[in-house]
Amino acid sequence: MAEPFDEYPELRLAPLLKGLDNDLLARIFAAGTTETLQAGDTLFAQGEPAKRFYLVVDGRLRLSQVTANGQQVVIRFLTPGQILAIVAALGHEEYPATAEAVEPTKLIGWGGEAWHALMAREAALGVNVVSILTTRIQEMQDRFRELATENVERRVARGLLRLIRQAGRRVEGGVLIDMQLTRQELAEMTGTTLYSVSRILTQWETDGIVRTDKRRVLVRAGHRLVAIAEDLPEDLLTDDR
Amino acid sequence: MAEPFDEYPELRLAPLLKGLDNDLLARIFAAGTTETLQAGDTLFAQGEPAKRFYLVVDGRLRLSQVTANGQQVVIRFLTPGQILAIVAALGHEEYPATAEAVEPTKLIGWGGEAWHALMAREAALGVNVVSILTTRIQEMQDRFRELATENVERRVARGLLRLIRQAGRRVEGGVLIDMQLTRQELAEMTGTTLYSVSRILTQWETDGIVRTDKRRVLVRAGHRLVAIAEDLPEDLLTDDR
DNA sequence: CGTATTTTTGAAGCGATTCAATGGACGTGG
DNA sequence: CCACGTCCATTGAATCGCTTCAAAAATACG
Repeated sequence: MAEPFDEYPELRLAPLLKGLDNDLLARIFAAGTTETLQAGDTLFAQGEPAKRFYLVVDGRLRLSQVTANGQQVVIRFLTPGQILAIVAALGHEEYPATAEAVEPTKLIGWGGEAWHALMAREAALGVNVVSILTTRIQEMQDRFRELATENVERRVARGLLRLIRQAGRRVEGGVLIDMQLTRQELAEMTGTTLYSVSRILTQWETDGIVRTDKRRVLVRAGHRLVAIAEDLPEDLLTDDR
Repeated sequence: MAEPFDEYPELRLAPLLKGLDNDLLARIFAAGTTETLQAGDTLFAQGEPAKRFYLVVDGRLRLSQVTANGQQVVIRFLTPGQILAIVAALGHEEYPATAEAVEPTKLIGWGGEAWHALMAREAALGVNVVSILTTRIQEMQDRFRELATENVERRVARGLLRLIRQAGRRVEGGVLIDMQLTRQELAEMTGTTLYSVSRILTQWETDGIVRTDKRRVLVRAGHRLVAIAEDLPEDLLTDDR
């Protein structure tokens, strides 16, 4: 496989690859293959044998779980530089979730055993993976706590703030969350219904906090979202914007 | 530090240490120190700088988070062979949760940098940690999905089933969950209130599914708990017990 | 044995869901 | 370019599961 840094130099900073020397990087890339997905394609589905491990190079994927009775839950979105399906490197298991591309997406994939062998030889790689997984556990713990203790409006506010971190782009008039998101998906991220999300967003729109257009959300007053998420009194924030 | 396997031979099977050779094990133990806690003692508190990483040798700890307004959420219980605070090995962060002993507890602790150095030299150790964290992420994802999609009774059923796996002991008349648990704690594990837990447990008690005594829960009909957790019709299970 | 903590239970209230119906946006094909 | 079907969003009304509050009962503990 050709070195992908020429085309995607930011990849060198991915948490997975950070700090690795060139020799190791070359061997890592030699062991992997690139894969390409169209928007809507499924990379792997929940329940399939977990064969391959991936690094996102470009694009975006949605990782979700379905319940026994068909309800969906969005676990997270995956953006360039992030990894998925580490479970494949740990032997004979099934993918615990489904990964679908939400836009044209490029990945590097490794066979589970191949990646396991790399980690078993190169301690630096394992440390990087440990670091990534630790961050992810913390994030899941936070979301768990939110879901257990906070009301819907607050959870949606937090959901949007998280999306800003992952896919926020400064534009005139605010920060654009640069991905198509239905009310249904927002609901699946925050553990509520599409109806509640709709009501909340229309309220926020009349309050001037957000503007939505073509399934894209423009956050006009992030500080007010923070105020809602943290339950701060609005007026504490009006002067420091 | 003396080899702790004499006193706790099962420790050799801990996911953290599994498959490691004796030489490495010796070095690992040489770098750590044992620590002892009484029931109720705090090992570390949320927000403190994350200095040390731990392996539970004996006893039990509760890992919990508090929200800004003081509500508690129980993230998980930690039993012998499990690790906690891997975040300490990844530099300059704070403990994201509080760990308290719920019974007399023995641990091995390592300085964060020391453990980082071990992982950076010994790839097998990193692989073990990756495996542990992967399992834990899956568990948190499952709990997140449950909280987002399932009703309170089902969540409490799942909570008890999880506790059975961690601290279940076969006794005559069923499986005893061998730890003191208030209604409040069960509520904090499952994202509900102590009142709802109380109502559900009394109902289950009249149904003959559980018996509670001195804050201990005896599960008399685990298959019926499974039926509730999975929403199976009861009568499918009556003949296969 | 008395005080503190935990548990139970009823009643009221509410936040969020559910259901149903309407309206709008978008893309395709006639 | 309009018609049509599909998908998504909005909104009102009804309902409900769960929480909240309050008070009493039970249990733990020094």
